[in-house]
Amino acid sequence: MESLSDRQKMLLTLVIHEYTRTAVPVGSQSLVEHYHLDLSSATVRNELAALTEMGYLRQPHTSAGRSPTEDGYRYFVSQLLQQTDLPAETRRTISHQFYQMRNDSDQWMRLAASVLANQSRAVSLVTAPRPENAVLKHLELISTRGRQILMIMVMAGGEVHQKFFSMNEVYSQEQLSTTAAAITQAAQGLRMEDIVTIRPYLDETSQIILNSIIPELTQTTQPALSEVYMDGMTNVLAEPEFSGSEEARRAFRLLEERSMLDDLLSRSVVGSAVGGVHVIIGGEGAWEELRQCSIVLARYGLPGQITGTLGVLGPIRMSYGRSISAVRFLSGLLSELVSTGLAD
Amino acid sequence: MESLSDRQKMLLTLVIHEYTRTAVPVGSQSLVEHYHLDLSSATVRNELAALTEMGYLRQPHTSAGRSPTEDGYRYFVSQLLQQTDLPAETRRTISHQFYQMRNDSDQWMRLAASVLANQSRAVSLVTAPRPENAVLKHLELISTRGRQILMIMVMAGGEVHQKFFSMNEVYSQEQLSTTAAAITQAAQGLRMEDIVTIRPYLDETSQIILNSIIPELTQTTQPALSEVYMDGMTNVLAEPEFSGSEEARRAFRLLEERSMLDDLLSRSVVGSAVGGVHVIIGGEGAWEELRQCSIVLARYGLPGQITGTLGVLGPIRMSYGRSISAVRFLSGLLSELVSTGLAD
DNA sequence: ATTAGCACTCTCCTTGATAGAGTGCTAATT
DNA sequence: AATTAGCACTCTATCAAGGAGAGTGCTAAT
Repeated sequence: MESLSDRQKMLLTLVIHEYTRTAVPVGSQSLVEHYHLDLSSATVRNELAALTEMGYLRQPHTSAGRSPTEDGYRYFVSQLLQQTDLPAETRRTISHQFYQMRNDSDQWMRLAASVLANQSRAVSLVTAPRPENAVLKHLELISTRGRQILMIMVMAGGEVHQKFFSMNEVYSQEQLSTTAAAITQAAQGLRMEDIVTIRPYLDETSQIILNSIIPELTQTTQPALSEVYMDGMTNVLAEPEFSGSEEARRAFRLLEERSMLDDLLSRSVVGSAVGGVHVIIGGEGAWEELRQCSIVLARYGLPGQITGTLGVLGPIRMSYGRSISAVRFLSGLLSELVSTGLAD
Repeated sequence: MESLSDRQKMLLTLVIHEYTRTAVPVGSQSLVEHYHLDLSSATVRNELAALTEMGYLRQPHTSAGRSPTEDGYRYFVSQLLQQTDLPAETRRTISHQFYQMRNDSDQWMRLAASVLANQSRAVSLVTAPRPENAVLKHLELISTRGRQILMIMVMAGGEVHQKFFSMNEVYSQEQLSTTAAAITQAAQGLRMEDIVTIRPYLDETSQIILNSIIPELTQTTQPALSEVYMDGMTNVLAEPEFSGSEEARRAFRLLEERSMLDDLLSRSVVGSAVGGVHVIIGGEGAWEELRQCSIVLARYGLPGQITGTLGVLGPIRMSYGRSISAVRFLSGLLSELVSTGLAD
């Protein structure tokens, strides 16, 4: 692949910028006028023809303007987009909002989704932080009604799981508390999978209780179909390529299908990465429903300990600069919050 | 208001049925043909003219067919719609799905939202069951990291609240457990607001801890901005009156605004009630953004003890029969689940 | 009371003509 | 050798005009 001249790079950038703004194929003359270029439209035309030849631009039909191809966007994101940050003012405001808030994971996620949606003007997706290898720190068993039990697990990372279930028999709260305390002590520092090994160290009743709760224990932390927080759907509904057409519903259906979403977010490896931020343009072949969409994703948290994912999903012609900087900033901020939350 | 003849009632029903199906104003001739009426189009025309006169039908312009007015729908829902149930087969399948599932409130709500959306082919809204007057049954305080505390409240109804916060000093887990046990015992059967009154009965350290957690205690259960489960947004996106127009976004923005939603669901008193199910047609004046929408709502649970809300939101020309029967069935089913959950 | 018949109205779709934006190519200019 | 002015050509979007279709209201006949 031959490389682009500086002027071609500039023109590609301008075409993308203009097309992002208007959603209409952009012509040589309008480019010259709108950006006060020191070139004639004929020259621009020649360059655009070259870029089209190379596969970075596309013409809906002869005698129409040009719009960027997926490859055009990829080149732009990986080569031309210089890293920008959100304005300092904005960053401060956002940080404030997070720190002002009680240390409540649910609230944080909600706020993150809301901020991300507003900044990127696309759909935002945020998953709660999840421990990568679960280590139990504290266990509580609480009788709620009859044989129904509430189990609460505090993990080494500081986050909490709770789970209801029914026992085969009724146990007193005293018995349950004793067992929970015993398990807590014995399982100190053990990984979830290894908790069975403590059985010999417990008294008889505790063993019976442990047997009942083991499936719950492991199941709860293992697949952990993590909840996905979402916001800003009205943003993308307003975009011309989604209003009215069939295409919008396709993408939305994907968002309503939890399992899809989970898969989508966990595959954040695909696509080109820029400073920890992954950009998936036009579904990259893997996602038929997302052919008209792009995704900007990042992980956050403490790698190896506790991590989550956040990102935005929008039309291919979204503003990558804005999205990437928003995602980058928020992933940094959330990482910070997660780790100070642990250290505090 | 003069009352309708039987024939007028039938014709109104047919017009509504047809308009629900096609979203196009329906004319006399097409009515006669489509439903094989034993009448001429002229007669039907006269009757339709009368219904239009009375305000139950509307003509977009002279020489167009008729569509129902809001009043037409109200009359239909309150007077003409005979109560139907979901098919027995369907009811059984749905019940099975619920009972097959672990007693997990979060899962139930998700399933309820999904089923409701599928049955009604509209947007479904479900709130988790909430105690109407909060009575504490069991309290746990768990140290997670340093001064950070996890507080868990089990309410008399059996449901659970958890909350993180930081204390001013570090306390040992033993101290916290002792205090929690003391408070649990002393506060037995007390309403949340009256919990301050137990302070004199505690030892000194417990008093200090109690002081720190009282704001958290009351605040957590009071406003309880209940989480709303939602599903089926793609259903309504497909409807012609929402595709493309500005109107869709207006309604969706409302759905993304949590506070609005809460307000909306709690005002379930407005509108005509049919067997515990409330129907709000065209926003009933109160909701500007929902002028094009109707809502079918019901409460579920044990009145006075623990209740939640569920409903569907769709275009005015939704199928009220289907929506109402789905909402009615699910509210009954959830009520049952909630109360057996308590009795179990 | 019902209906057949008819004149009239309004929308929607098709057709044809036109303006506008854009292209590619060639020849002139720097 | 790169740039640009000029020109012929292409394709779309828009608008007006005309006709088909669906519907209405009214009157007179059944």
